Amino acid sequence: MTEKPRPLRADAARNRARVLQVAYETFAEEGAAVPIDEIARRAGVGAGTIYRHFPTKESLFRAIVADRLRQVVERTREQAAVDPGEGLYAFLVHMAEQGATDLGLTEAFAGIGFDLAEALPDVEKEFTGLMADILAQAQRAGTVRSDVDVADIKTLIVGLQAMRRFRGDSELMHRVYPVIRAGLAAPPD
Amino acid sequence: MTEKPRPLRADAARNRARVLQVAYETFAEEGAAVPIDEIARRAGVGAGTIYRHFPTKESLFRAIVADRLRQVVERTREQAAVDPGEGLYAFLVHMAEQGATDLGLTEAFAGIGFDLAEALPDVEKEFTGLMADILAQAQRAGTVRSDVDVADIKTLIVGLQAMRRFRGDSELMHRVYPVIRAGLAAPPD
DNA sequence: ATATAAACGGAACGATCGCTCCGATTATAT
DNA sequence: ATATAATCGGAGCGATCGTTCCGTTTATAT
Repeated sequence: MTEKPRPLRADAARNRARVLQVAYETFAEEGAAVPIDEIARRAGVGAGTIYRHFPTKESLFRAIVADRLRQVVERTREQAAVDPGEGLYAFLVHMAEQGATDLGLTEAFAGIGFDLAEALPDVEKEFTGLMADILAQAQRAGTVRSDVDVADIKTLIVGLQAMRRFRGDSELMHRVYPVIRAGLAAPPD
Repeated sequence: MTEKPRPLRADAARNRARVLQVAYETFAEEGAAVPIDEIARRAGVGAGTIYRHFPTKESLFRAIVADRLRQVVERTREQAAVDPGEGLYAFLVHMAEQGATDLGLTEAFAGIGFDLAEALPDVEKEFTGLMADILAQAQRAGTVRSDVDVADIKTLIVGLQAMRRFRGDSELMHRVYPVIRAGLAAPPD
């Protein structure tokens, strides 16, 4: 059933990898609205070359976001294994800092012009599962109140990323994080 | 020194008022990126008529934001006078709910394509003064921890509006508000 | 009622952007 | 070395949007 895709020509494979790398950096810096021509220019290829590998701009963005989220999952699982009680807080801070370093990811997570659950259902499920796991872990460790669920965590991340991107430098955010932390650690009403 | 501006013709005054009203609603619904032609269509005028009263789209947006922020200041001062300890929390919830009802204001406050302090320095100062007053009031009443300042409050508002707009329905946000509240009420570390 | 000038609407201009197309180039098999 | 086909770059198409322009309409003063 599966067609065997004949291997890419050497120059095509090189260009594809270069486009992915440059798109990764460019979407992070400029967000999903950056023109394809800008990515092409930075990669030193023509726009046609990008469209030969990715049929639409959205499909390129999707590939980048999927890769990025899988990196976060891996990193977070490692950290959470080391310190169960702190895993969720470290994850929240890490996601918040993405607001400063990766605008594309921040937009994707907020759902700005991009429906994560619709475009990448598998990745979204994996990511939601991760959050459920480290939240439950923190609640078992007693560092997070029991009446908080995964939807609350997703919502907080959207807020934290917006704060980091649109208002807060690193110093200011490190005064905000303890407030969020105290709120999450407080006993239920 | 001041030139006396001769009064507008009756139809011009009517159109100007109608454009303002429609722009108010349209920016709230669609955000600052809505095409001018859409506002013109809804107002039943030509694009030229809008540009006769407001030299650029940005100047129209600025007029709307200024008006909107002054309304919030007035409303908040009244509320804060009634209940000093709750004034800040009521203000935060009100601003958060703007995330759902007024996209234009949310964008302006986050600084998305619009620098509030640069475009409307007087309004921005008034608004910052308001926040300083009700924060100090709450801290005096003992409902907010002492190590929080106005910059933190501005940052929290950006985050809360993003949460409300991009993730949270009203029910979910009413589970998030108590977390923020608990974080702000907690004693300093 | 008429003259005057203010105001009107919407066509059109120039810039931007996603995407397609095609003549020129280049990797690869022989 | 040559033939073949994959790949390339970038000009160009069509759509969108801010803004301007101008022939027509309309309010107002007389």
